[in-house]
Amino acid sequence: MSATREHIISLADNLIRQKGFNAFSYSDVAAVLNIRNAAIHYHFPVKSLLGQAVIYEELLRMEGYRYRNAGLCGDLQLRHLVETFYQNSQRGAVCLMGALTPEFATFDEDMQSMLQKLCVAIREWAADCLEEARASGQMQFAGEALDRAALLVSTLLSSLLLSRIEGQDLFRRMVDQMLEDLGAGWRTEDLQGIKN
Amino acid sequence: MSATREHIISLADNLIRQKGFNAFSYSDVAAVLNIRNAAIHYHFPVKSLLGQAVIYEELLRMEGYRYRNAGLCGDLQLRHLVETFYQNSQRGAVCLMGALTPEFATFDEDMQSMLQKLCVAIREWAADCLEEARASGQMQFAGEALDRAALLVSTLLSSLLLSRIEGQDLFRRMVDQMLEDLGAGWRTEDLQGIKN
DNA sequence: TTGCTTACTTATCAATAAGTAAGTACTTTT
DNA sequence: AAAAGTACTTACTTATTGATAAGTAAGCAA
Repeated sequence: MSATREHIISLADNLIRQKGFNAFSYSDVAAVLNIRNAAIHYHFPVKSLLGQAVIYEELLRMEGYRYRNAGLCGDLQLRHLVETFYQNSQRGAVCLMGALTPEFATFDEDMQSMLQKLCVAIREWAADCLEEARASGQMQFAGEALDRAALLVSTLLSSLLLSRIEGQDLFRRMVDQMLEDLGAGWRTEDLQGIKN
Repeated sequence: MSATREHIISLADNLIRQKGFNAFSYSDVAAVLNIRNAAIHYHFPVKSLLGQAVIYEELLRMEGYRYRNAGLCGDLQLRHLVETFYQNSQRGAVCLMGALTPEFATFDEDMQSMLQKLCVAIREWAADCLEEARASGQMQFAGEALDRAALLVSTLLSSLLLSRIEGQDLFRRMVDQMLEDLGAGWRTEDLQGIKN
């Protein structure tokens, strides 16, 4: 709807990934957009609503991708997922799950359940992709796809958190190791150039 | 040294794991210990020093464990590591790395490098254990032990973060999946009762 | 006994947080 | 043309933050 509203959400998204939810303020956003503090309160009366909007936008982006690429095989969809995280890694950014889950206890109920939805949605998407990739023989792994998906998400999440601290090459080392465990026929170096 | 100082560190540790570093305040600590705000400033003039002390204590605990159990085989040491994380999981707590790394950008240099030291130390300890366990035939995995250690730490870290949100059984599902990948001869259900 | 340190308290600070009330300018609807 | 809604600004309030200054009581040391 409103362009300002979208700008606020996008900026809040960046700030959350950089500093966390509790460490960024309305003033941080207002300063960059050159509007007053209260203008943000007009669009998001309380901070929790802004947080929910940021998470919801991420959910929409993800569902939008799934809808547009429903025809692609699981293996290819997973490449896009890893590619997205890789781009984050290069920007020194973490994912929303990695940024928000540690502060979970400080959120109100509505924001908690929105975050819950995001975590479940990503995991289920990955699980569907893994299941399909295993059925088609493009990947090989033991155990339930949903548990394996948790491990995949886990690796992506923490490789972003840790590579920001221990060095940016850690992301690829970790993800490549994981891809080997999945019996994937590709590695991070095969990814450059894939578009969303 | 001072008992109060130790109490402050211990309480700050809990608060950081529950809410994150930026979301807890000197007042939170003071209220529980029934002392005044300024008493904490006496022991830790600035908040960063308290944060560093919390991380340093964790480092000391870890090094203390390694020193005391240097004789144990890698496989057994890793069981203890997983057991420690499992106990955290049951308490609904996350580990210091999981709690602090997302807020990395908001810390001053000293606290950043202290956190860095902790991350590296845990990873190197796990790598040494894995290397030894592979050499002795108790575990089987491909690739460099240091990269594999990153994956192990990653799984433990994010299983705590995610199980707090998606359900406590997720921890065991993820860790058991990972242990299978390592060719370990044990699972989380074999752990109850191991002491530090 | 004097001096110094330890471990605080009381009282207060400036800065910053989220949030609100009231007003203004522009646009759309009736 | 009047009314109503949209998108703000100005100008606050209230609460909390980390931090500091000044004082104090207890204990130890020469």
